[in-house]
Amino acid sequence: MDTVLDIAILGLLMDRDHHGYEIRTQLRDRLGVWANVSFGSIYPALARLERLGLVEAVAVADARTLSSLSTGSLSGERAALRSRRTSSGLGRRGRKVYSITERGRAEFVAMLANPATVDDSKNFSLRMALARYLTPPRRVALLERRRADLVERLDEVRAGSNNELLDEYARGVMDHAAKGVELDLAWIDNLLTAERSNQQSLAHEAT
Amino acid sequence: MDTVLDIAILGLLMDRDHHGYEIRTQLRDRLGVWANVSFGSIYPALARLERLGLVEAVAVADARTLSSLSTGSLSGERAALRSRRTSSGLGRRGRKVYSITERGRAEFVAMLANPATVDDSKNFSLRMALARYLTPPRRVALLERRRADLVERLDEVRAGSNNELLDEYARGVMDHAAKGVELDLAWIDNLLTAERSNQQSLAHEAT
DNA sequence: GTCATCATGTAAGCCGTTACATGATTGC
DNA sequence: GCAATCATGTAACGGCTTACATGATGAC
Repeated sequence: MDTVLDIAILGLLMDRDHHGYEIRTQLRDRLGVWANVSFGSIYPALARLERLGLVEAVAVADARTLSSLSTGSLSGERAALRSRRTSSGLGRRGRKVYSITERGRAEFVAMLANPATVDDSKNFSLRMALARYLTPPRRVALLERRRADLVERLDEVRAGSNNELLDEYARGVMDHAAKGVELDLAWIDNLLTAERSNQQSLAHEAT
Repeated sequence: MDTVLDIAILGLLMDRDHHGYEIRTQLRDRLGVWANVSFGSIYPALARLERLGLVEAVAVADARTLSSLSTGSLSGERAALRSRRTSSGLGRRGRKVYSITERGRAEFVAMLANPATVDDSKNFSLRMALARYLTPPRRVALLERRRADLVERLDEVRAGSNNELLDEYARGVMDHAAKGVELDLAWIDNLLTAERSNQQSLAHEAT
């Protein structure tokens, strides 16, 4: 359960309804992590999420109109879609449009906030791209977890780049890796200070 | 055939003989790309490489002495090992020490030079860590291939970081990704100029 | 009417993981 | 003698890919 793709798909559906084919491009354009996930991953994932009751297929009145209807009152749009729900969910053109359920929303936020799986950079980037769905404390928790991982990793690669036994090329790779981790760390630290000053200004307003 | 792990293992064996258990730590310390590859990957990989005739098990006279015998005359060491080759390859303590074959050496260099699979960062880092086994032109070819990929990728993430439709967090991720790619590009460019000035100085010496 | 694109799905396979099973060697 | 560690292997499974199979829609 808790896979990267699941989170990504649910994250897209938090914003608005999508059909499978569309999810691929959205994954690239809005979450930017991968270069085109294959349909062989997307369709089975959607089927599984539907079985779990986290998403459901909805009927589409007019597909063209719907897909341009990305903004506007979120709750109003959701209510409208719920009213034209069917068992098949197949629009007149064979497109199967999915909507996230209430349970799906709850599960999504829980998955997103789970700090256990921020280990690799892709996982973390995806979560940050969806960070607006997290409460400030959850965001900070994720950032701090990631920071700790990076500090550990930095020690490892620095040891490598100082290892005299390694040849020029291997050491160069380690050295570059260290620079990459340093860049990541600087980013995290920026985000953390932004997060904290934001919380402070909110606290200030409240006085 | 041509998997990352195969190249990594053959790369380690180019330097000196290893047994499976040892390969895991070497992978971390000398090629630095992963945090501990599992034995469930390493042993089957070695078995496969042996079936393919790219590596072979060698008998160990004294395991302790051998493992500290990492430097010195390479050809001499190789000849000595070849002379105590057995069918089992099991030393008295159950360690199975592998040696790369001539065919293995040839295959390794071919795999390493193959530019088709420099697409992801791990693959490329591994190849650079082993770059001393490549001829200068091969190294340049790999670097240029990687450079082209990165330029393409940079366009994508820059498009994302300039996309007004994305929220603050998603744009931040894209922006950071762009900085990462820029860092990679700068590294590649450094390596390329170093490679070229080196070739020039060699050409100069030849005059 | 036919071609490109949109659209959904299944099957096989790849490459890696964790969990399990087993045993030798060394240090205390 | 007993624990830690070194050492090798198998089995099951996970998540993703490519290749395959199918069909609707829109542009010309």
